[in-house]
Amino acid sequence: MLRIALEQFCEIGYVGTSLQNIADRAGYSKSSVLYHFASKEALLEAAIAPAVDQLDALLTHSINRISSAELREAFVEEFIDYLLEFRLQAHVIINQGQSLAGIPTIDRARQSIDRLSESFMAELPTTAQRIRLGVALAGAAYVLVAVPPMAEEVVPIQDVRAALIAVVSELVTPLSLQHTVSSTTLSSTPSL
Amino acid sequence: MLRIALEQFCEIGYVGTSLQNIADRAGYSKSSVLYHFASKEALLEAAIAPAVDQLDALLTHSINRISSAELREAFVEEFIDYLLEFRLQAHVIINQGQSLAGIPTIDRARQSIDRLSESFMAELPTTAQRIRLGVALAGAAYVLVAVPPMAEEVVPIQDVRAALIAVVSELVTPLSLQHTVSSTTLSSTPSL
DNA sequence: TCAGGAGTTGACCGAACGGTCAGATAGCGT
DNA sequence: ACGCTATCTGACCGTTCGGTCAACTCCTGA
Repeated sequence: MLRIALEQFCEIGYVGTSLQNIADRAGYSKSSVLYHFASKEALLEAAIAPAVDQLDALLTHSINRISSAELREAFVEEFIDYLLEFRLQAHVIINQGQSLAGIPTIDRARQSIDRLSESFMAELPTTAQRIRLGVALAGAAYVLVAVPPMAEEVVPIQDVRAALIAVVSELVTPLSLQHTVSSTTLSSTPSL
Repeated sequence: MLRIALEQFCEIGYVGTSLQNIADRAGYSKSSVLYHFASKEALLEAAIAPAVDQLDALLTHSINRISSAELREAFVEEFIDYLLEFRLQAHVIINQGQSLAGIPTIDRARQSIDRLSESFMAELPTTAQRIRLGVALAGAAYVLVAVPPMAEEVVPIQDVRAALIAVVSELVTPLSLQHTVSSTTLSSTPSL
């Protein structure tokens, strides 16, 4: 049922998905849905909470990991694997997080992302470097998030994983951390 | 008024934006909005139609342009400039296009994107190459689309433009078109 | 001066929304 | 056989949605 709700939230958006819609797809009545989950918002939170927990854990022990090239490599791999595992939840957070501000779990997710971004931005002084990292992470996230859920057979997931790790690593690895000309400071992140 | 509607559609989504909401922000009444635009859907179409027209034009004379390195370079630059000019419209199409299927102008936009993708996919046989292109284009699009509209001063747009063109070119340029091992054919694109 | 069109508005409508509630059903331990 | 609890449901409620409509206010050309 959480799975069905999550799929609907992805396909037609949280606001666009009605409880009746979810109930129909699940084979229950709207009242039954509200029996298991106190409200529509609680249903969303239950659906994405595990993904946010894991995101928080991933980012917490990944901060400052871009300082070293090897650590960066490991982080990229974990990041890609995270996206592969929580594609649907990431879809909701990335594409609808902005309009879903106010929902606690969503805010938690955005705080985690902001924390990561600030950690990165502090080490990447130039706009060019920041854009580079932004394109790498956002590109990987969006490519994975936009993949139709049924395309898993026609394109082997392992191929996609390997290709993503390769291209993101290529973008992230040569990021030098020298403190060159930094004309401005970026308060909010442009990526993810 | 179209600008206000477009901003609302971006911030809280098309379904989440009510005509009353737009009317309030514009300083008119809901009835006045519906006097100028036959329906909420017509308002959305009027807001994004110019962007879709230009997208269609851009892609039409850009197809097969990745065959040559120089043409690819020019395409990248035009693509980035297009995103810079139609950030809000691209935001709606990219983030909400899936749930807005059925609206003619949205469908037109998605058809254009599909046409471009198929053209690219036909020339890029391996998954790795396709992912590479997907990360480049989707990453650039998402970074631009997610930039807060007020950050224009703190980070000079020209810097962002130059950095984006650089990183996307770096990803797209070395794409070789040799017909190597192609185990599968991808029907739908994973990017954009 | 006045006829008429453009622009604006509040009142109103049916539909759909999220959510509540009392009751029906079924399974369980005793 | 009996209650108890968990699960499920239809009827219902208040609100908000997109959209219609008649009326009002201007402005303009004859």
